[in-house]
Amino acid sequence: MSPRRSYDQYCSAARALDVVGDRWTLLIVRELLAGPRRYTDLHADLPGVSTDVLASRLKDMERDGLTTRRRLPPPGAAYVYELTPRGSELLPVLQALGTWGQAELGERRPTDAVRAHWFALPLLRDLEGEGLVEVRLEEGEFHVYVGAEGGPVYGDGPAPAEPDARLALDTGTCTAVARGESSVPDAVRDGRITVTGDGTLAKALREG
Amino acid sequence: MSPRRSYDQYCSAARALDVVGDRWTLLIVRELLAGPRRYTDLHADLPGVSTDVLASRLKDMERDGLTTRRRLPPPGAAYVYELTPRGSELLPVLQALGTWGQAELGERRPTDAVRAHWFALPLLRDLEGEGLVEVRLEEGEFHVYVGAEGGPVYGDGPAPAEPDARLALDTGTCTAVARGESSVPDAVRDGRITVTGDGTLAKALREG
DNA sequence: CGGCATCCGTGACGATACTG
DNA sequence: CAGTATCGTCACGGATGCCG
Repeated sequence: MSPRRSYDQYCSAARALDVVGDRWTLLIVRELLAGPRRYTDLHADLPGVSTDVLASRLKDMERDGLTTRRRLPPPGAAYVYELTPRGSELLPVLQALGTWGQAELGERRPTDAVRAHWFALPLLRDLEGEGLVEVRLEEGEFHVYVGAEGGPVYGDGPAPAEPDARLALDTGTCTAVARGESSVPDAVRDGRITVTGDGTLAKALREG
Repeated sequence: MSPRRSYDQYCSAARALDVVGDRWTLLIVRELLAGPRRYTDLHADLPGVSTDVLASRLKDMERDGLTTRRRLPPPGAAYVYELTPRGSELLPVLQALGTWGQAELGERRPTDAVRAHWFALPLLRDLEGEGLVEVRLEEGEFHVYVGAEGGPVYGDGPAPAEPDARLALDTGTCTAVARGESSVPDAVRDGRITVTGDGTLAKALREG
């Protein structure tokens, strides 16, 4: 195991970069915020990362206390990687990067990959309260845990339980929210986001 | 000029990392948050960065709209690098990294470099209101602009104008604040931080 | 002397192939 | 499926040189 390369500066930001500053690390955290993932799934949702770099990062992250490796019970016994509480605390870092990066997003380039759950972070920024929200896009479906403390912050596919609200929106609205040109409440008011469900979260969204 | 390497993901966090994810870039931003700096000063306050990497980063950052290069008027005509407003907007990213990195800070290692103004970020996190604050440490002196919008967020040396408050604290208190073990208001209450001055900021600090 | 550009050794990275 | 092995390339770190 290679000793970690450090900036050797007594500064907490530099220390954070010692741990998460390597290429791909924070994007792996972004993926794992969706809950436990298998190696192959991570590799599929991180186009461009090579197999050895992904394996190396996962080892480093485990050594640094960001992730754990766990064997799923049979059937389908496989290893999954998941964030520790310490790893989940990186959410504000990804939020800050995401907020700043809105202005860099622009139009989608032909070479750009997209995954539905990548829209979870900008959506989460705009949602208040607490509860499970299911989101339906043309590109796919995902769900977010608004106001969650530990555990997954969002996930791919339909909500694993009855959601407190369901949102449906088209690609244009979604990218407008992702770019910060439109907020979720605004888009709900304009009818570009359809809200269903009768939880308090759904009601709050509909009533602005 | 080399074309920028990109993750090619339609995700604002990934886009942000396209711009600021390279080694040293965010630490250069941290330095420039202290105001305009010359190349040599940057090199001196970023121990470990090689000259070519620093020059390359500064070019990339100018191309990406994070910094500008300006010639100082004579005497002492030299080039200084300073953040654009867009570059200054990275402050929340550094704050988030710094907050997360508190837990990684630990004791100062013999190999760790220290600069007085690196303590500005944790201090700034704890200070509310608006005004100019001068901070005196054993390692040196710096000042912070609390609640500043544009321009420098902190700077080395004594305050360039009459400060609204002056703080004096020892190294132990300073590192305790940097590690998040103690807040500034707490340390003021305990007498570990001495507050002088009669601005509203100084009064608010003394009265807790 | 400040502000880089050049050169070079090392390590990180990316793509592909291969294995338990 | 979950990685390891191999290899070419590029980024990085350190030193030195050049030029105003």
